[in-house]
Order: sequence, then C-alpha cells, then structure tokens
Amino acid sequence: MSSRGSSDKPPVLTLAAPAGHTQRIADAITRAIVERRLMPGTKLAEQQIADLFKVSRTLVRQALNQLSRDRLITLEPARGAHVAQPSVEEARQVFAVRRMIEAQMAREICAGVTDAQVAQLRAHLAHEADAVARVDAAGRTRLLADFHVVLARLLGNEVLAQLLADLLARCSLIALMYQSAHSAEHSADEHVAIVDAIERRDARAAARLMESHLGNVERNLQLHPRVGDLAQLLQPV
Amino acid sequence: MSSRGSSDKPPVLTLAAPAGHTQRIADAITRAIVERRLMPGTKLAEQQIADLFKVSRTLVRQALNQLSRDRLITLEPARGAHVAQPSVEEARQVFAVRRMIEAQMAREICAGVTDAQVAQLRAHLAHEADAVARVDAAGRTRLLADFHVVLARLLGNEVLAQLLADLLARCSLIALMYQSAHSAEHSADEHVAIVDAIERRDARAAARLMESHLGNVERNLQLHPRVGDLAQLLQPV
DNA sequence: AGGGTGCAAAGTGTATACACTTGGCGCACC
DNA sequence: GGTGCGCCAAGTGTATACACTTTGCACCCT
Repeated sequence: MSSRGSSDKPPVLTLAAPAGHTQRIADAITRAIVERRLMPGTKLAEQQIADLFKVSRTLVRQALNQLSRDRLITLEPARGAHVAQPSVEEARQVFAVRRMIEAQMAREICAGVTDAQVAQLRAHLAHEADAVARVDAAGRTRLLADFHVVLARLLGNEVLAQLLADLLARCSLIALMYQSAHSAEHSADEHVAIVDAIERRDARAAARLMESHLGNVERNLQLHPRVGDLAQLLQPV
Repeated sequence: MSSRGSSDKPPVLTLAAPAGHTQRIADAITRAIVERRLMPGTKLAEQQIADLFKVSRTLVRQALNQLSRDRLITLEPARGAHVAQPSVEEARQVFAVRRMIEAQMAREICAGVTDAQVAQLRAHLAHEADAVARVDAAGRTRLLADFHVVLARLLGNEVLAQLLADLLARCSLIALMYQSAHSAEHSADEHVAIVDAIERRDARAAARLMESHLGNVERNLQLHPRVGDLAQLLQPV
C-alpha cells in the first residue's frame, strides 16, 4: 500500500524499449495477481488493459498469451482472459513437484556449497527478516519465494532456476486462493533452519527440512479434504 | 481402470478448430525442428511462414512467441526468429534437471505402482521395440521420449507430466545438435531394465537405472569438453 | 406471467496498413 | 585503391480496421 506505483520508470525509455512493453504489461498483471489486487476469476478485457497502458490490443494479447502459458490466467476461445482458479488437485500436484525437485536440490547444494554462497544465503535471510519486521506484505511474499530461486541458482543451473520460478508464480496464485494460515515468520524460520543445515553440509537434514517446510506450507493451505471441494464448487466458473 | 489397453495413436494434438490455427503452426514448426528438417540457426521469416500456411503474420507471430517460450527458437528484438542453438552449458543443465526429477519420480512410482500400470508400461515398451524394428526414425525418437512422459503420468501428476514434456522437447533439439551416438536400441533396452525394476518395486534400483540411463544419453552426446565449443561454432548451416 | 426468439452492444479473432530498425550495396571522398 | 557515408530493400514492431462470436435485453408469442 505504502509503495504505490511509484514512477520508478523515467519516461525517457518509453519509445526505445523493444521487448519491454509486452513484458512490462505481463509483469504488471503478474504483480497485480500476486499482490491480490486481481482476484481469481476476474475477467481481463483486452481493450480495458490496452487503455490503461496506452497501447494497442496487440501488445496486450501478447502479454495475455504469455501469462496463459504460465498458468496465471486462463484463455477461453471467444470468452476472453480470466485470472486462473487453480483447482485443489492442481495445487497438490504443484507442491508434489516442488518437493521432488527441491529436496534433491537441497542435497546437491550441500555437496558443493562454498562459504561465500552460505554468506549469500544469510544475506537473503536478513532481507526476509527485514521485510517481515517492516510488515511489507508484498516484498515479504516475494522474498520468501525468491529464497527458493536463490537456492536453485547456487547450483549454477539457470534452467532449474527458471523452472522453479515458474512453479513459484503458480504457488503465489494458489496461496492467495486457498488463503494460507502459515505465517510469514514461520516460513522465514524454516528457511533459517534449512540454511543452517546447508552450512553444516548436512544433506540429509537439509532435504528433510526442505520437505517438511514445503509440507507445512501446503498443509496450511485450506485445500484439505471435503471443505476445499465445497469452497471450490461455490466459485463461479 | 479406463479402457486404455493398447494405445495405437492417442496423441492429444488433434485439436484444430478453435485455438487451432496458431497451435497448428507451432506444432508444425516443432515437428520440423525435432524431425531435423529445420537445422539449428535457421532463420524463420514471418511472412514466409505466413504464406506457407495461408494466414497472416499475426498468427505466425503468436506461434513463434510460444515456441520462443519453449526455448525451441530464439527471438532477437528486431532480427527475427531463429531455430535455437542450445549451448553445451544449457544441455548439461537440462540433463541435470532431468536427473533430479526423474530419479525421484522412479522412486515414487515404485512406492505406489499397480499391476495395471506395469502392463501399460510394457505396452509402451512394445511400441518402442516395434518402432526400432521398423527403423521408423521419427516415431522411434518420439516414443523414446514419450516413455518418460508416460512414467510421469503414472503418478497422476499432470503438472509433472507437462513439465517433463517441455524438458523433453528441449532435449530433442539438444540431441540433434550434438548428434548422439547412443543407439535407439540401447535406450530401449535401458527402458526395459527400468520397467523391470519398477515391476519388482525396487525403488533404489529403479532410481539408479534411471540415473545411469540419463547419464548414458548425456555422455553419448558430443558435448563433452572444450571440443564441444569448437564444434558448435562450426555448426551453423 | 413465463419462457423463448431475435436484435444489438460488446468483445474477441484475424488481417492489413504503416512506422521504424537493421543490413547491404554503391558512390563519393580521402 | 581503400575506407567511410548514405541511400534502398527487407523485415520486424505496433496500431488500426473489420468480421464473427458471444451475451444481455427487450419484445413477442404461448
């Protein structure tokens, strides 16, 4: 709230940004979704967005196509774009994939991590704590997700990092649909424990902590048994 | 148990009408790349493709954007689209990710696989053997890749299956760039060994066999040391 | 009065037009 | 004769125009 759309974009670049306009629109919508300003199911009319950004529908369509591939919105043939409503099943599957990938990731990081990289992780944890202390909801959410991407980057594997980033974007949408009771402080603490294990090069503990961390996050979503189905059925498609 | 006994031709690509034109173009280009009719580095001019498919550049651009997100082509700002040339580094990273995911996948499959599912795998292996026997290069390559997707689907995790399908498309491009000496029969044999382990519910063996299988495939690519860089620079047609 | 049919407004799907960038060739100048 | 500058062609980037689908509302029929 406090950091409204501050004009961090000097108007100088506007004519020369080539791949920029489409990406800028996609990013803006992504942020709007993740920051809960666009609720799941909301219709995204092309002309409306085009007017907002002062561009033509062409660029808006490109952006929407991208977001559709990221599963952040759904694109029905002649009915337009809507903010996606991930099903309970999809949520479970996304978390299952994250557990598979990130547990193994934690193990491999322990095998070859340097002291400098550990320091890098500590720095990130400090940022997380800072955001939590400042009650900066948007930044906090982003940093908590970024932690996992930072871990991926430690392996020097950009493909892995990109893949995880995509999954995390979907997770943000899932988290806001099935409102999590898992407090940010709790997540941050678990991150600290994971880094501790990594610093000790304790692969088994790191993997176990990562799995339990992801398990906690998922468990605290309200997508559990029959209650979730009911809530989902009440959502207008 | 759905009547999924023998799948002679169940590709899901057959949708044509609604979102069809763009998808049809993207699929055609994808196939052309994977079947080695478009070499890495080849320029894809929009108007040229548009004429071929008798549509406007608009739809071609949409298709190219999709392919660019799949990393099958690169899209430079005002220079057009070219068939991607995955670097040696990228190839290694893709395989590293596949090992991480698929080894764990093999373990989890062993934990909960049913006899019917094993039979399904056997059926797929039969198709592979058939394609190898018929010296059907295109079908063979596709089936060898599909094996891994079929495994992913056994877990009932569509997110995982989709993710793996994306990685496999990139692998096809990588395989044709760094021409593999790994014979199709060899791969098929390793697939059989993996299924054997799964049938025995031997998670450790299945994971180990999967890792060695992927290791063999990667090792037999000619992306080994510094020679790879030279070979890559000489590649462009 | 209720429900079905047809019309009209809105919105998406595709094509075309136009502006701008890039790259190559030739001409002039050194 | 070599090098640099400028014009021309080709191709991409964005906007706009137009056709078709969907949808809501009013009106008519039962």
